This record gives sequence, structure tokens and C-alpha cells, in this order.
Amino acid sequence: MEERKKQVLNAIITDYIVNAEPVGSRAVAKKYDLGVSPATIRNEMSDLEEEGYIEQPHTSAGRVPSAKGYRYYVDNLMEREVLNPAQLMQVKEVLAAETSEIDEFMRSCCNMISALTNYTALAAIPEQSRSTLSNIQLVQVNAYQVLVIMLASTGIIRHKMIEVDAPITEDELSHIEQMLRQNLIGKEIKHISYELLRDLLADYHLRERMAKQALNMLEHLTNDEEHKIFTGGVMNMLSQPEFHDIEKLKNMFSLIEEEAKIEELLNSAGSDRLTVTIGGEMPVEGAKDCSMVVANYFVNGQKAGSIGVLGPTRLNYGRTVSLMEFIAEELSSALPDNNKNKK
Amino acid sequence: MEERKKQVLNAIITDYIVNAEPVGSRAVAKKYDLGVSPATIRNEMSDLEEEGYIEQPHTSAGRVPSAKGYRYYVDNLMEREVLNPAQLMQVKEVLAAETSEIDEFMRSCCNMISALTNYTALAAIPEQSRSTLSNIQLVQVNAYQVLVIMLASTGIIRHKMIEVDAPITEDELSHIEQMLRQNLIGKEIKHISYELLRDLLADYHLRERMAKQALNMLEHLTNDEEHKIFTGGVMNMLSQPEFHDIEKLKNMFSLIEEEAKIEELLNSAGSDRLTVTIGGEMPVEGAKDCSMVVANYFVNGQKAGSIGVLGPTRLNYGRTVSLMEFIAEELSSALPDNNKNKK
DNA sequence: ATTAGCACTCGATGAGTGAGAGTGCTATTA
DNA sequence: TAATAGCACTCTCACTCATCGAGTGCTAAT
Repeated sequence: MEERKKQVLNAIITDYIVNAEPVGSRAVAKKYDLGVSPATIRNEMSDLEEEGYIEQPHTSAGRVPSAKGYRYYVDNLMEREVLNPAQLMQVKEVLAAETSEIDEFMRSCCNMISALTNYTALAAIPEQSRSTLSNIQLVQVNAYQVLVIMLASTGIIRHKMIEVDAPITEDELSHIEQMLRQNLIGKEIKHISYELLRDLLADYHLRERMAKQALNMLEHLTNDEEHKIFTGGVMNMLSQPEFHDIEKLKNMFSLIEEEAKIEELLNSAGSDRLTVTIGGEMPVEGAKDCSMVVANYFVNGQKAGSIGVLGPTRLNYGRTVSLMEFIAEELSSALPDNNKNKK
Repeated sequence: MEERKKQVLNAIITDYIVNAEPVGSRAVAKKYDLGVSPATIRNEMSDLEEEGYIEQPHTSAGRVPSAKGYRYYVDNLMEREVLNPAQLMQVKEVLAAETSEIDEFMRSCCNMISALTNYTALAAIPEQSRSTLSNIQLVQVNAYQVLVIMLASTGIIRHKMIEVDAPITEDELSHIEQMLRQNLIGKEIKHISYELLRDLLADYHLRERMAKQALNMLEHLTNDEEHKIFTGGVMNMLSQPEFHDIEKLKNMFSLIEEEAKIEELLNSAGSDRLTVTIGGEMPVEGAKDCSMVVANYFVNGQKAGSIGVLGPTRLNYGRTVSLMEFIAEELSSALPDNNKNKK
């Protein structure tokens, strides 16, 4: 594409991102100082429209970027925004906070991201497929209730109360605990299967219901985590003029409430360091007039989880991309620390 | 108030609750069959307006109930709705679910309430002031990390990872554990103060940072809980015509996101079995055009917690009150079971 | 190749209008 | 004396119409 056409496209998108209103040739000529008259710009715009980079809501309105236009912008024109030091510090602080609970950590990440971007933040809990069980503990509450606590190598802690039919003694419990520890600690969590547990418990002739419940519980622990989704700043959508329509809002919110869909969105981004998905590229019906920036973070070179930002297609890509790249990077280096000893 | 006036007021409110539109004299005469002509009804309405029970958005619109009108309705006219058996069953099922985790339990309560009412559900976690510590457990994760698990007599379970400066041995840990157990189990949680803990730990000459952290953590455990707030069905607000205005929505949502305000709302209801708060009676700015039905539930005759419904002043009081009364009652009888042995 | 000029298009705005809903008042009726 | 019928009045809502202005596309001139 010729240089000047790029400049015009860039101007249109930059302006539209800020003002959310169709951009006319005069406005481009005035504000972006390309050294040519509006008429020339009009010609360029006419070409750009023919090629599908911009659209006209109606004759005699200005032009609006199309999905294709945004795509070209993100791939070729966009300049990353230099983040201001105060924001960088804020990110570092939040990530450095000693939150050994992954839930709380993810939640505060989401809140931070949404506060910094004014969009909606998405996060998927780090995948557990590679993590191992690092400890398991059974605590007797009373004769009928046992609290099971599980620690994963990623620092996740889960507990669950399970109930048994017949009273259980301390001795029995520590037996079971030892058995579980011997057989399960160090195992990859995704390898702890129903079958494995059943075999283990069968050997020990445990009471039927107890066994069932323990299995049930462990299954929950291993499965739940992979699918846990966090969001933040959902209400930020309200400030975006594109969602001033109640119907659109409803659609959006009901989408965000469906964890499965959010997960699909985050997963659709693959395992590159950073992915930008624009409008129609979205894999989920109902998100077609949104854009998304997803960053993956890595532990030991392996994808550990995803964080993302969801906003209108008129997203401030430059800023958001810079920010998410930075956060993902910081996250990659912060996360392993959570499981090792500090200092 | 004369019988017929009551009937007219009742008709207006009933109609307005359903249709959300000003009610005219003709509509009242037609639908509610009082045996008099619209003209007569107009006279009654004129009186009702003079006395402040209803209002006119403008001349030649119908009448709309005022806060005073709703108040009179709730106190004198309203008929509780008979709940259908399917709904009752649903409530019982949700409450009977074996969720020994209070968080999850409260969350599912909120979801149930919002699903049944189509309004927003609020819940405050049971107050911990009367509950006692029933167990405390320390789990060594590695030399520098200790997982603390606390069980309250109400069935609440909390865990927190704490980190220590210098390595700690199993022996030391079980020492501390025993000491804590001996001194704290059975104590009312609100009596476990910073000072008490400091004294305890001082006796044992524990490492300074460890002590600090343990204290910090226990403080969190004792305080956090009292302030925990749950909400559900916030998006239901979107379907209420009174919130079709984006500005109102924003206000509402930013109110709901402030836990302190929600807590204030719930607490304002006092400790009666059930309280209805209407419009201007709301203690929190920004909730003035909402109404709220709060029910308290009780354990051993003591107020244990609150659940509430927040909606427009045009709330279906009859239905909501019946439902909340029922849920609170079920909750009162379900809750203690969670801590005792079943069967 | 660029630009100035100009006619044209289309949405937004605001005034004007008629229909409809609902009231309040008054005279009449039971 | 209470209830009612009738009627004028008020106010909103939806619709139409004219106007305005932003912005374009085209053409002719530079």
C-alpha cells in the first residue's frame, strides 16, 4: 500500500478509536497534517473503501474502519504506546503481592487490567495439565466429616469437606492419608484418574461411600481448576458508546456470564505470546462486534495460562497490546517464584 | 381508610407492578371490577393523590404509586403469593445440597434467589461473632511456607498460606499447632484478638516475622468473614424497564459493586424476621429508587445472617416477601445441620 | 497528480399537527 | 348525598415536513 494511503488509514483509525464517530476527509486533513487538501484525502478514502479497509455508515457520513481495516492497522501501522512509569509500577506491585492463593491472585490481576484499560479483563487459571500434586492432607473435623486439602505444584490450594456414612477414626484417616501421599504426590494431576483412585482405595478396603466421595472430590479438584475463569471490569462496557443499547448490553453480559464461551475465546488465541482478534474473527457468536487482545504467559517455556482484554472493535490496540505484553511478561517471571522460596 | 379507597389503591399498585405504566381510572374500573364507574374511581384517585399515596407523572397520565403508597400497600393490603410447589422443591433442593463450604453455599443461594425472583439477590455471610473456632491445622508445604487451615463452628473453612523468613521444622510447627489448638479452640472467634495472639506467641519465643504473619493471617480470618458479601443476578436489572437508562444502570451497578454499601443495606434491615424497605427509606444514596426485601435467618434463636432481594420500587412485594420468608425459614433449619452429623 | 468548487445526499434537529389517553369539573340522576 | 355521564381540557406520543449541515463525488482548472 502506498505510503499516503497508509497515513490516511492510520489517521482514520486513530481518530475513530478516540472519538467513536465517523471521520471525514476534512477532519483528517486538519488534524493529521498530511500536507494535502481534503479533496485528495477523499480520493484516497474512496480507494480505501473500495478495497474494504473502511466503510461508510451512509452517504454523507464520514468513514469508519472495517474489520479488515483494523486488521491491517494492527499488523502494519499500529505503534505500541509507551506505558507510563506509574502504570508499570502498579503492575509490578500487584504481581509482586504475596498472594499464594491463585484465585485471589487472578482476581486482582483482572481488576488491575480492567482498571488500566477501562475494558473488560478475562483470565483463565493456569492450566493444570503439567502441574503435579505436591501435598495432600486430611483433617478430621468430627467422626463424620473429613476436610481434604490439596496442594498443587503451581501453588494452587483447594479444600473440600467430605462426609462419610459411618464414623471414621484418626487411625484410619492417617492410614488413608499416608496411602494417598505415597501414591499420589509427585504425580501429574491430569494423570490422577478416577480409575487410579478406585484401585488405590480398593486395595485398602475402605468404606464404599467414603471412597466414592473421595474420588468425587479429587475429580473436582483436578477438573475444576482447568476451567476456572475470572473476569473483571465488566461494568466498563457501560462506558463504551457502542454498548449504549440495552439489547447489545444484554447479549454481551450473558456472553460474559457463560464461562464456557469465555474459555473458548481465550483458547482460540492459541499459544503465541500475544494475539489480537478483531470483530468477525471472534469464534463465538455474540462477540462479533468486539475485539480481544489475549496474551499467554509461560512457565519454563510452557504456556501456563492466558489473560485477555475484551472491548469494542474500536479498541485502543496500541495501548492495550503494549500493556498486555508487559503484564504477560511480568507474569511469566513472577509466577514460578510463587512456588519456590523467596530470598 | 375506607374500603373502596383501599381497593382502588390496591388495584393501582397491582396493575403498576405488572405493567410498569401509569394506571388510569378506566383501566381500574374495567380490570378490577369494583362495581363503580371510572368517574367515581377518579374521585377516589384524586383523594389518594392528595393524601400522597399515588402520583401523576403529568396531567393526563394515569397514576403511579408513591413510596408512601407502596408502604401502605405492604403494611395493609398486600396478599402473600402462594408459592408453587415446584419452586418450593427447588429451594429445598438447593438448601439441602451438601455444600460444606459456606462460600459456595451462599453463592448458590444467591443464584437461586435471583433465578426465582428475577431481581438481584444479596447475601451477607453469617456473622461470626457468636461462632467459635473448632479446629486449626498447620500444614508444612516446604521449609518456608506453612498452610494454615481454620474451621469455625458455623462450618466455615478458611485457609491461608503464610511465609516465613527462616526455615521452620516439622517439630516447631507441631509445637505451634498444639499451642494454638490448646489456647484457641472453643474460643469465640471475635475474642481472638491481636493482643491475645501476640501474648500466646510471645510465650513461645517464636520468630518475629512468623508471629507477625500468623497474627496477620488470623486477623484476616476473623475479620474477612464478617464482611463477605455475595450477589447474584445483577444482570436481571437489565430487564427492568426502570433501568433502561444507561446512567441509572451505571449508578446501580457501581452501588452493587461496593460491598460496604451492600452490607450497609443489609444491616439497615435490623434483626426482624423480614423487612421491606421502599425507595426513599433506603439508607444509601443511589438506591433511592429501589426497594429491598431482607430476611434474616436464625440459628439457635440468634440472628445468623441476612439474605435480600433488590429490585425497582415497583417490586412484586407479595411474591418476594413470601419467597424470602420461606427461604429464610428453610435456611434457619438447614444451617445448623451443616455442622452436626447427619442421619 | 492535486486541488478548488459545487451540486448532491442523507441524517439530525426542531417545529407543527393530530390522535389518544386520561383527567377534573359540572350538571344530572337515583 | 353519593354516584354517574358528559364534556372540555391537558399533555404526551408519533408522525410529517422543512431546514441545516456535514460530508461526499464529480468535474474542471491548475
